[in-house]
Amino acid sequence: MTDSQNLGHEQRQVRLAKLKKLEEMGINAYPQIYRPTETSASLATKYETLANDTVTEDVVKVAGRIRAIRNSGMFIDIYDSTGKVQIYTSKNDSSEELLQMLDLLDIGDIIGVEGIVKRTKRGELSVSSMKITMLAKALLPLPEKFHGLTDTDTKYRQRYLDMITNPETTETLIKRSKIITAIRTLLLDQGLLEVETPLLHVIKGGATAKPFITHHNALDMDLFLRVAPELYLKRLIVGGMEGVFEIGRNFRNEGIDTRHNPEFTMMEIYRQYNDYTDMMTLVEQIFETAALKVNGTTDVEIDGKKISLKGPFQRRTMASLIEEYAGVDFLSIQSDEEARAVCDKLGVPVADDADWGHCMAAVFEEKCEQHLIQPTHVIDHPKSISPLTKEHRDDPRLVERFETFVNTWEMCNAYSELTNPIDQRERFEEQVKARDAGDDEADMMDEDFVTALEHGMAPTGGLGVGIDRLIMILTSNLSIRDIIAFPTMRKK
RNA sequence: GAGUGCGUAGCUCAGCUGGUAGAGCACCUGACUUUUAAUCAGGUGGCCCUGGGUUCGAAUCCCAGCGCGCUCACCA
Repeated sequence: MTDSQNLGHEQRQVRLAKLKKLEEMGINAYPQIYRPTETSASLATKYETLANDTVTEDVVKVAGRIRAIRNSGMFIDIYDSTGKVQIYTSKNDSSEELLQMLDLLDIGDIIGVEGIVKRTKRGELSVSSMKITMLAKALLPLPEKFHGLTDTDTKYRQRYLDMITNPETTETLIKRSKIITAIRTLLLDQGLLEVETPLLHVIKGGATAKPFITHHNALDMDLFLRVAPELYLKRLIVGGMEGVFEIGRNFRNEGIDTRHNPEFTMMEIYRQYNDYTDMMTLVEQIFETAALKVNGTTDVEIDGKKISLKGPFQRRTMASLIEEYAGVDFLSIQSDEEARAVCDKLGVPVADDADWGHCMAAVFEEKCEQHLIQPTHVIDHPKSISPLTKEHRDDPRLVERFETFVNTWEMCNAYSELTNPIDQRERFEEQVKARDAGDDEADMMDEDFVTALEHGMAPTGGLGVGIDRLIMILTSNLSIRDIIAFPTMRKK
C-alpha cells in the first residue's frame, strides 16, 4: 500500500531512523525466531504469591508488543496473547548495550526480554531486563490506547489495529472460534461426518437467493458461487452416508446491513431416518452446547433483552402465530384470491399473482417475526415457498419445515427433506416458471439432483444454521461486521 | 437501491450566525530512578474527504461525487 508510506509521515521517519541505527549496530530488527519461556499468564500463575518489593533469581524470556513506555523507559508494558508483562529497567545498573536498545524502542514494537522475575514496590509482577531483543520494529504508530480505535471504517479495514487496541474485539473473535469448535465437536460426537462440497456450482440451487457469477477460463463456462450446499449434501445421503454436515461459506449477492454479509458462514446437517422434529431437538442441543461452552450459561442478553437458550424451545405453527398476531385463520382460506384480499385488508403488500402460500408467508413476516424474541420453532410452512421440503403428513398445502427464531432473527431453517423425485421435479418446474417470470432468486432445474433422487433417498432430516447470527446472539453483538474478522467493504 | 447522519493532526475529538486551525494522547527536546492513561516544561506535526459554486474572504453556506454508520428495501 502506498497509503501506509504516507501515514504518520513524521513519526514513520523517526522510526525508520531508529531502524537504520539498529542495522548499523548489526541488529536484525526482524529476526527469524525467538522462543519465550514464559507468558504473562504463566508468570502470573507461577509467581502469584511473590511478595511486593521482592526479586527472585529466576531468569525468564518473555515477548510481546510494547503498549506503554513510562519514566523514560524504566517501565515498559508489553502484551502477549495472554496479557501484560511489565518490563523494568534501571538505568543505574544496566549495560551500555541495553540502554542503547532502550533508546530505540517505540510503542508498537514487538520485543523479547530476558531478565529476572521480580515484583515491584507497587505490586506489579515484572521482568527486570538483562537483554532486550528487537523482534519486529514497528514503523507506524498505533491508535491512541485510552479511547482505542473507534472509527468503524478503520476497524473493519485494518482489523489488526482494532484487535490490538480493543481487547473485546479479540475476545469476540476467539469466542467465534470456540463456538464453531463446540458445535463441530457435538456433531462429531453424534456420529455425523464432516464433509466438503463444491463452492463453485454449475447450477444455482438450494436457496432462494441471488448468486454471484464467476467464470472459468479453461472451460469457458460461467459458474455460481454457492448460495447453499444443500443439493450436494443430499447427494451424499443418497450415496449412503448416514449423516453429514458442512460448515462453510455461502455467497449471496444481496444487500449488506447489520445482519447480512455477502459471504457468511452456514452450517448444514443431514441425517437419515430423521424428520423435522428430530432436527428441532438437534437445534436445541446445538444452541445449548455452544452457549454453555463459551458463556457457561444458556442465558444471554442482547439489545437489553434477556433470552434463555435452554431447550426445549416453544413450537408454534405458522398458522397459529398468524392467528395470534394478525387475527386471521389462514388455514380456512381456500383460494389465492381470498388470500390476497386478506393481505390487502391487513396492509401486507403482496404481488398481484401471489398464491396462498406466499400470502401466508408475507403475513407471517410482517406481523409475527417481530414478536419472536425467545427461541421459537416456527413450524409447518406453506408448500409453495418450500421447494425442497416434504409435504406435511396432515395437510397437503403445508410442508414439514421449521425456522427457529431468536431475537426476531431467523436462525435456522430445517425440513423433512423432499425425497420424492416426481414431486421434486414438479417443484423445480414451478421454480423455473417463477424464474422465467422474472424471479432471479428462484431455483434452476437441477436434473442431476432429480436423477439422484430417482435412485432413492432414505427419509432424511435436514437443518441449516446461520452460524454468524448464532455468534451474534452468544456474543451480544448487534452487527454482523463485529463478529466477522474481515467483513466485505467497498473498494476505497 | 432509497432516506439520513458523519468525514478536521498518526489516534480520540473541539472549532458558534463565514474572518485564514485547536486540545488530549502519540512524536521530538529536556527534567524526574519515580510507574500503571506516570508526571512536569518546551516543541514539531494539517490537501480541514474530493471537485465545483456563492463570497472581498469557506473547515464553516450551496451543489455533485467518494467512503463509513444508521434506518428502510432485498434477504439469512
